[in-house]
Amino acid sequence: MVTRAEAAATTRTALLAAASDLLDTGGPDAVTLRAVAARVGVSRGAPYGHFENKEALLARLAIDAWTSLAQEVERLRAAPGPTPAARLEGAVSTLVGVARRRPHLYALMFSTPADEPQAAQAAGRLQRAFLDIVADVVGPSQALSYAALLMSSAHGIAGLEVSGHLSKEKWTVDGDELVRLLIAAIASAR
Amino acid sequence: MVTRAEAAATTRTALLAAASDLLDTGGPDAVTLRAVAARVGVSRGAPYGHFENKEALLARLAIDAWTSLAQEVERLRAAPGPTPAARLEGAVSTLVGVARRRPHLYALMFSTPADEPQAAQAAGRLQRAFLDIVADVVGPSQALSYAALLMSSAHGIAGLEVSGHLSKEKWTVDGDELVRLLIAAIASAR
DNA sequence: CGGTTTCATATGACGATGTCATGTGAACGA
DNA sequence: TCGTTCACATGACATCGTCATATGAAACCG
Repeated sequence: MVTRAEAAATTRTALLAAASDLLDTGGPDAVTLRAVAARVGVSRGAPYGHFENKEALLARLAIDAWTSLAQEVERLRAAPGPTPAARLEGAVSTLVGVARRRPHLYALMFSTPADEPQAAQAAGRLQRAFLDIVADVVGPSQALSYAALLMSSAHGIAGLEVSGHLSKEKWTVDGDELVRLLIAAIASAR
Repeated sequence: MVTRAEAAATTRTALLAAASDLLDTGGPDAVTLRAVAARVGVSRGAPYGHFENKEALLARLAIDAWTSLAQEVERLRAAPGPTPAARLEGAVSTLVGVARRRPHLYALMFSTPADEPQAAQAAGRLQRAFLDIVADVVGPSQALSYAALLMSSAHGIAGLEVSGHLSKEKWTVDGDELVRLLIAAIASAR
């Protein structure tokens, strides 16, 4: 036997998983409340018992993605990597990697309002973890500005790459090389 | 009296202008074929006489934006600016400026497939103009990779800034300072 | 244990939207 | 002048997000 609360929690989780799946495989247009509900095996009105509306469901997906990414970078910071510069390169690659593996989810992360409290908290957590890694390379005094630069560049590299505007044939370089180039430039600039 | 072709061209232009207007003021959700048609004063089926579907209309908007941006950078290259580095800073700021002034149009530019022939051509034109400006600073041999890095970073700075994830209170820097920081780092790296 | 309440889910309905088939009237070409 | 073409209008349809309402079983309470 299953308690009512357990069943509800299961349904809620299944709804999120179904939405995530549909987003990954079919893009944003495939994420339809009806399709999500159908995949879980509930009716089209059921999601409204767990989320205020479609936007809230997607926001939850984005918040979870932010949190997961923050945790991944935190693990990277704790792991005994080689040199601090190599660890920084790994951290930046992690950011770009999310965009490569799950482009639609990545886009969703940045389409949810940054002032949403939970998303802001998870984003702040990612910022702090990343900041620590950068500080190990450039020192604490310049960490903030260079971290902002690195994060912005990673975001741009990811965006251009995913959108197809950073093709190797046109630019002769790929995203990974740009990451290394940027870190080298920052290191040389002190 | 107006010839039929003239009237059609006028309608087509008006449809694009109305869509652009709705996009700027109300975001992507406000761009409805019905709203576009209503603003022009035609029926809801009329747009299908000028564009294959809604996606094609938006693609045309994006292509025009790419072309316009390419022209702007070309003008910048031709203008007698101060130092090459200052001109480069101006070019990067131009890219970021589009995202600031017309965020929804900017997002649309990168959501249209990069393999669309006309968009690819306009993007290539922008790339060449930008490449020239970068070459004046870092020399022709390294221009390609640094141009790719600068363009990516500009794209990322713009994206983070527009999405609210690059707030000055959280990072103590703004997009313009990041642009200068990046150019300085590149210059120091040679 | 029996009655009542609660709550997750089901169902019907509504407005909005993209899209197409069809109709229409005026400009066009011979 | 008379068909033809073509830009546009209109009606219709499927799909979507959303809500009001119904239902049935779990939860609670005496």
